[in-house]
This record gives sequence, C-alpha cells and structure tokens, in this order.
Amino acid sequence: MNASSRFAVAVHILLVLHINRMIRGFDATTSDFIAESVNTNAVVIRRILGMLRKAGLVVSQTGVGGGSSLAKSAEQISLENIRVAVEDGPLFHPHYSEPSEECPIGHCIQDEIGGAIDEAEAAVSKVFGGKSLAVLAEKMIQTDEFQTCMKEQMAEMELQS
Amino acid sequence: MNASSRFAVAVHILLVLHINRMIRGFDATTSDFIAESVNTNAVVIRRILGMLRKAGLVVSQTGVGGGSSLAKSAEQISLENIRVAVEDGPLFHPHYSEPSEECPIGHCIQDEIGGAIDEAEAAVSKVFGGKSLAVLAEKMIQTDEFQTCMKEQMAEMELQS
DNA sequence: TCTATATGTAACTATTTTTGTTACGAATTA
DNA sequence: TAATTCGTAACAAAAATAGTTACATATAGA
Repeated sequence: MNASSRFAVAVHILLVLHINRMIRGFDATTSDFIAESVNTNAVVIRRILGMLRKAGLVVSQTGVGGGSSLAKSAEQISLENIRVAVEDGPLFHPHYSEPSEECPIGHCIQDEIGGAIDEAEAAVSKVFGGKSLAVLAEKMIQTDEFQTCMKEQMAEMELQS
Repeated sequence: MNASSRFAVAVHILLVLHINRMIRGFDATTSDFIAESVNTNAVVIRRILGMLRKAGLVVSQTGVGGGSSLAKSAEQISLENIRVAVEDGPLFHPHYSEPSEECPIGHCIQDEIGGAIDEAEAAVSKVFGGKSLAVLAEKMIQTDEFQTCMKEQMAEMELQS
C-alpha cells in the first residue's frame, strides 16, 4: 500500500453525516457514533473531522446534543475536495534526498519527472473532482445490501425507544 | 508526502543507463556509479534494479566489467512500466481495518469508493503510459543545464585518462 | 448554577513502511 | 587465482500512521 487510509475514512465520515441527516433526521452526529461505524477510536475520527473542518466541509459543536454535520450540501462536496482536505503533499515524490549536483542527470531530472507527475495529479483531480458526495451516497443507498441493513437497524431503534 | 521515492529513483536509474549507453558509450553501468549520481547507497540502487529486472526492464551481469543496462529500447519503456515495477499496491486505500458489519455504510462503502479509485488509477496509468523514457531523456538532453554539465564532466574524464 | 455530554488537542505508544548500512556468498573476467 | 560486481540477508534508523489516555473547554438543560 502506498497512501494513508485517511481519504477512505474521510469519505466514510461524510457519508455518515449526510445519511444521518437525510434518512435518520439527525441534526448532528457525534464522533462516537462515527467511530463505531468506522470501527476505530473516536479521537481518530475527531482528528480527521478537524481537517475537514479546516477545509470548510463540516461544522462541529461541543456540548450536549452536539456533534458534526456537513457545512455544504452533498452536491457541493466533491471527492477531490475531500482528498485535498486530508491527504497532504503530492501523490508521487518528484525527487528524493538531494541527487548529486555533479551529475548532469541528477541535476536535471527533477524538472523532467516533475512535469509528468503534475500531469498525473491533474488527471486524478479531474476524476475525483467530477464525483460528488451526493452521487456516491445515491448509488450506495440504492444497493440491496444497504436497504436491508438499514431496515434492520431502524427496526432495532424503534424497539429501543 | 504520501508515497515512496522509489518511482523517482527508478526513473533516474533508467535515465542513467540510457544516457550512459547513448552518449558515453558504456555497455553496462555499475550500481556504484548510479549510487553516486542518485547520492545514496549502492545497495539501495541494487534493490530497485532488482525490481526493474523482475519487470524485464533491465538486465544485469556480475563480475569485472559487469553492471546493468536496459533490456529494451528506451522507446519501449513507459513511465507506467516503471511505476508498476517499483510501486506496489493501489494509489489509494479503498478501505481500512474492517468497518463495522452492523452499520449499513461501513457495509457498503468500500465498493462505492473503490469504483472512484479505480477510475483515478486508470487516469494515472494513461498519463504515465503515454510517456516513454526516450522522450523524457530527449527533453532533458536539450536543456542548457544538461549540456553545460555534461561537457564539464566529459572534459574531466579526458584529463583523467 | 451545576451536571452530563461532546468536542479539541496534547502526549505517548505501537505499528508499519521506507531508507540506509554492513556483510558475505556467488558469478565473472582477465 | 585475484579483482570486481552483483544479489541478498540481516539489522538499524527514521518517518509516517494509527490507536489510546487524559484533560481543558464549551454547551444544553434541569
């Protein structure tokens, strides 16, 4: 593996916020709730929520009844917005620890390879930029798997209340 | 930063092999020579050369006068060939440590996000697949920086012999 | 105002990945 | 046989990521 899992987790987090508001009618979702869905520690979730907050994708509130929710509509949030918010730096290293100054190749290579890398990154941005959280959620909601699982959960919640 | 620097180093290595054969007339280049250009340990270079060998991009020979050289023409080697040879696994994690089975989102998210990631990877492959080592080298050779630096080096080599 | 609930963040540990280094056997040339 | 050169194992060092505990701060509501 190459990159961190923050991107995938961030998408998961935002999907939970979106779906909780759309389907379950929650105004805000707590980091504990999200942590259970992702199956990790709530602090890990809060860390990523912090990055998403800085990027203006979510808002959070402390205290009773607090939690996080989307700062914009799901149509206005692209996967590229999410990626940029949580993955820092380029997809590929354009260089490494100081190539030799004496060698003509070491000297010039970084510009050449850098250009190719920039193109690749632009291509990734275009793909992710064209996919909104809303569309992703829509596709997910329509799967049988999701419908079945959601029904079970809602039924459980009814019983408990 | 996100990924390893192996890709950039591998491109550097192959450029050295190509240019040493084209310009300097070397049949094979030693890992020590490459290591000086990249400015790292020769074992690091041999490790990456091993991956490039497995991918059929270079051939190596032990013993006096040995070293490595390109297994194909530089026109037949694309940046994508190089990337695949040295970077394992996907550019992005499609998932992370087991999301909750009970949560409908954790349950379904991986397929949805996986599709987007596959598209992004395909875009990267296309960009890198369209760039050959030969074209990269050609561009580099034509820079003033390279020409100046190369002349100096060749002059030094004349003096020494 | 007091209490329960949540966040925000620092600090620390553990794990994994990558890189650097030493060492040495095997292959090759002269 | 001697001098090179590779291939690879073994280990150390460094960096990035993820997980955990702890606690100050903010908020809602009794």
